[in-house]
Amino acid sequence: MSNKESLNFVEIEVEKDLEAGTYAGRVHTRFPPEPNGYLHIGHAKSICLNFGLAKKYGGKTNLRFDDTNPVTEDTEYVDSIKADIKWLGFEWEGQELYASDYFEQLYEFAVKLIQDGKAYVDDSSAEEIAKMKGTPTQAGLNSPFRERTIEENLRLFEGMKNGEYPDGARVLRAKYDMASPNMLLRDPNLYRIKRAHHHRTGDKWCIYPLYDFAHGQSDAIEKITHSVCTLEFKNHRPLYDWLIESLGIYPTRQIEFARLNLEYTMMSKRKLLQLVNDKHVSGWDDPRMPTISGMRRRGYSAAAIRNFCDRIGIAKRDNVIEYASLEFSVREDLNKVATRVMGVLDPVKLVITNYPKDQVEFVEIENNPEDPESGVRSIPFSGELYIEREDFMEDPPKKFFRLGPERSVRLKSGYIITCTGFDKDPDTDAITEIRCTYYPDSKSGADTSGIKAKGTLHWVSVKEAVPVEIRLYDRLFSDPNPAGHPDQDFREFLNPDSLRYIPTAYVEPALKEAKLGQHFQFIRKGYYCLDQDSSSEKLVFNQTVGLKDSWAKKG
RNA sequence: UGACCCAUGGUGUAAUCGGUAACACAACUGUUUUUGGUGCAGUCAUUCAAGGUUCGAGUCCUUGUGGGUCAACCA
Repeated sequence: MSNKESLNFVEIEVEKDLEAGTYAGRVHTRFPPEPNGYLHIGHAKSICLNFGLAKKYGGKTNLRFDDTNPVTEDTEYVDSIKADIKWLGFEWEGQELYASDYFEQLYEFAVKLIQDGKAYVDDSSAEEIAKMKGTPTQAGLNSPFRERTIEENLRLFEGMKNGEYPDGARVLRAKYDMASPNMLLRDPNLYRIKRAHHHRTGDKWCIYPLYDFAHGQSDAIEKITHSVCTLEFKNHRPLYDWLIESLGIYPTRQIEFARLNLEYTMMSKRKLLQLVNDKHVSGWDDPRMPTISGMRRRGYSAAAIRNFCDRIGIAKRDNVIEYASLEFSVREDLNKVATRVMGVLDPVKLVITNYPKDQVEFVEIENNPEDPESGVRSIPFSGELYIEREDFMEDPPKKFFRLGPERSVRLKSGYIITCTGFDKDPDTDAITEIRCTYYPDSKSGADTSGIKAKGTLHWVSVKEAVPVEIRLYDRLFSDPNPAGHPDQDFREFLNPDSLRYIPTAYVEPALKEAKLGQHFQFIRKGYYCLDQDSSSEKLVFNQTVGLKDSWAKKG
């Protein structure tokens, strides 16, 4: 194979346009969210594509809110969307734009369409219109209002704008073809009467354009060259192109790609909103949500998400991405940037019987072995430590490299120890304390003992240990496709164990200085980050993702 | 029973004028390692089916099969 980088099909189409000089060598894309929910990982794919295209071909990307349905839209969503895009590392061209900025222009476009005999006002009810639509195999029926004069249509449409008719009384429709085999072309609705307070235009308008008469027109107004959207809009394209031609506006090209589907979750904003409203999650930014804000809170980095979007590619076939692919991207990035720290999630006390009583020494630990620039840090070591309960077995199998009676391990950055005994709670059989001796000449970095220890354990000095709360997350749904069962509500597949609390775990003192947005690796356990629920009295850490664990897999 | 789109390993994406299936993830080996992490090396597909065109087909044609989208005054 050549060393030429392979292009996705959208890039191929863009390059064709570039070569043909279709848009005078320009590439201007747009990301057009509706402000009716928070952005999710599927949007991230679209953001990376649209902004990536512009970046690659020296173009620009507009951020345009597709705010034509006032009843579901809100400024809270506008703010979160802007924040999420910035956090992902993208910059849109100039100020953010709004389809609602074009309401006046859109109205004029509609008038022109009517004047050209290409649109009419229909007095039928929504039900009647639906009935006259026909079915996929059966042509629709012309509306009795279809042949109104241009003058009457003009007068009626103006009346709609002026609030002379109640909501739903009339609608503006394209005069296209009620017999079209493409259902979307059977005289689609263009404008509806809806008295609702708009988050930006307030009560100025009582008619609002529908998607088909707002999106493409906004693209044209902004002289967008390539309007990249998901596959479900493919069937709209003939209408998109027809309106451009009819209106004589900028000929933006619509290109459709397959949306992202991720195992064990779903991307429907409507369904995600239900989870929020029903309090199945703590909010749009719950760390279990597939939202950008949820993933950020969970500890996923922007680079990880970008790399993920890069890795999954762009194509036209339906796809379901494995969760492992996302988690790989997260681990890959965090491995490079996360500071290694000591944290014991399920503590059991380890007493080093030959260590000087009450002595505390500071041992050095690398901040990140993957990053030579990251330096070292000192952590307190003493004769009383917490280690992980699962790192000790009373009667371990041969392949268990951790602690057991008579067995030796290295305490990471400290000394090699040999287990000499342990205590058990007679009632519960639980280990209450482990005893060991250490080898003073085995100190990390200055080991002259000659002793070989197969395993290395993480630990925290009891006296200096900081108690923290840990939140462990699992997939939100137990079914790979929770929204894919026509006879069952997606909430039936909610995983009851998706959130687990560890009320008291112990971490090294340096973590008292942890800041929101920092990434840590709790050595041998996983990646963690401080949660916004933390207070000065209680620190809360989220597990971003566990480390790969080939031992747990075998066991 | 309509229109449109799609079909390459367990998953995702490549193969750009038809030239002999590549990359990543997952899985499994082995190796390195003061994280059972990381790194490194290796194993794992004749491209939905059947015909056709061609010296040669994942790529072109035909017919099937399977999947998706469309009948919101949502986007």
